[in-house]
Amino acid sequence: MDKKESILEATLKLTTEIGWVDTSTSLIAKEANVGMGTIYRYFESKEQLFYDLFIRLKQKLNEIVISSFSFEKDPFDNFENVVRNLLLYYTENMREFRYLETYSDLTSEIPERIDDTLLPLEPITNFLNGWNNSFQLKPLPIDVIFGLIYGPLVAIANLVHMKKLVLTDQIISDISEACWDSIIVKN
Amino acid sequence: MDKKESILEATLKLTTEIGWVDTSTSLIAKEANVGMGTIYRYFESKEQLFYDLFIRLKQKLNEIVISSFSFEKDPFDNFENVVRNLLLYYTENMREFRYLETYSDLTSEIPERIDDTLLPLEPITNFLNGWNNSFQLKPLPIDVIFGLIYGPLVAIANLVHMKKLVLTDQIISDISEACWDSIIVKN
DNA sequence: CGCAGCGGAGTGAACGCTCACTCTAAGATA
DNA sequence: TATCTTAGAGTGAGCGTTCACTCCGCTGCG
Repeated sequence: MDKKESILEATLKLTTEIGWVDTSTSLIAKEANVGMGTIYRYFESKEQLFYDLFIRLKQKLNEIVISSFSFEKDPFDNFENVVRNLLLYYTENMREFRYLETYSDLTSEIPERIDDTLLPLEPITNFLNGWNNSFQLKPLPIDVIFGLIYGPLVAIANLVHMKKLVLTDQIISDISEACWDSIIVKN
Repeated sequence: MDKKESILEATLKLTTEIGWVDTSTSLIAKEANVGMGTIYRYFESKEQLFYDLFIRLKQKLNEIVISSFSFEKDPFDNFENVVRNLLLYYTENMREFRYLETYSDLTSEIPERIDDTLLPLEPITNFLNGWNNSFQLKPLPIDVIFGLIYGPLVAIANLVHMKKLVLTDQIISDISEACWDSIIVKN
């Protein structure tokens, strides 16, 4: 296996399993079956390693969201599909989810937090604007609309990770519908 | 000013402003205008100090939620009042909010995460069950219902902290209504 | 043999925490 | 009232440890 990949994988595993504070470079090296020095062949510093992993995971997430859209379907079906893909990704990739959620709290370089949001807003915004004929969005700032969707997803993913909820098709549908109800004007 | 209070205040300030990693005991002492050793008069260890602060902030939050309920009013008004108080607390006390949100990610003692949720579930559950005559809750697990309320609140609070949203009475009402719509069956 | 890739002992800096000491103020004595 | 005694809060230099990072010798392929 690629040494660089091993290091990234080990970092993801350790930070999410034993916590940021206890994840030292020597532990990462041991977990990756790699010498300490090898880490510094591939990464400038520990900080840069953490950052590189963050960027990589974020890009992977973006791809999932973007590929979930298909404008040929019914708006709600399409919405449900995005919610489903995100929920499944978050629940089936707990470590990736946790890393993304907690990375920005590590070294909070205020006031500019790492990035406004983990998800790519444009495709979602385009979706919400592009279907204006078939449903009516509540007159709220787009960021609020987005928060009403993303917030519950994070909360639900945490529930699953804490084993307080098992995701079924029914539950996913219900959650999609709940989010939909919160942002759409009902006739 | 009470030395113990100074230490807790300095810890809250530093962890949220310069990040967990860079917050050392000597920095806390300097920020609190206190000798290094004084910290260890009041707290067993650095870890215990962080934990004590977490518990204290959590209790404060619980009191706010509990005191927001008054069962004499209209169910939606009551719901809106809780949402309003929580949003205002979270936005007006950014450091408290950030500390509570990120503490559990510090040293993730899996599998038992610090606590299931930041908020006291009982009063909310009681509220949701107690008004069954005047509105119909969607048939979802109570944890999911809770996530549908709490998730958006966290997302909105983050928006305000990033200065991407200014809370007005109107926005708060709209958000309350959105959350309400997501969990209540409309006739 | 030569050299690119790698490992891990070594290094200085920074950390959490201790402990011998200072200082303050309340109580005791006269 | 003036002075002495003393308890204990407060202090910060220093200790041992751990950390991120370096550097040099080893390995194995061409």
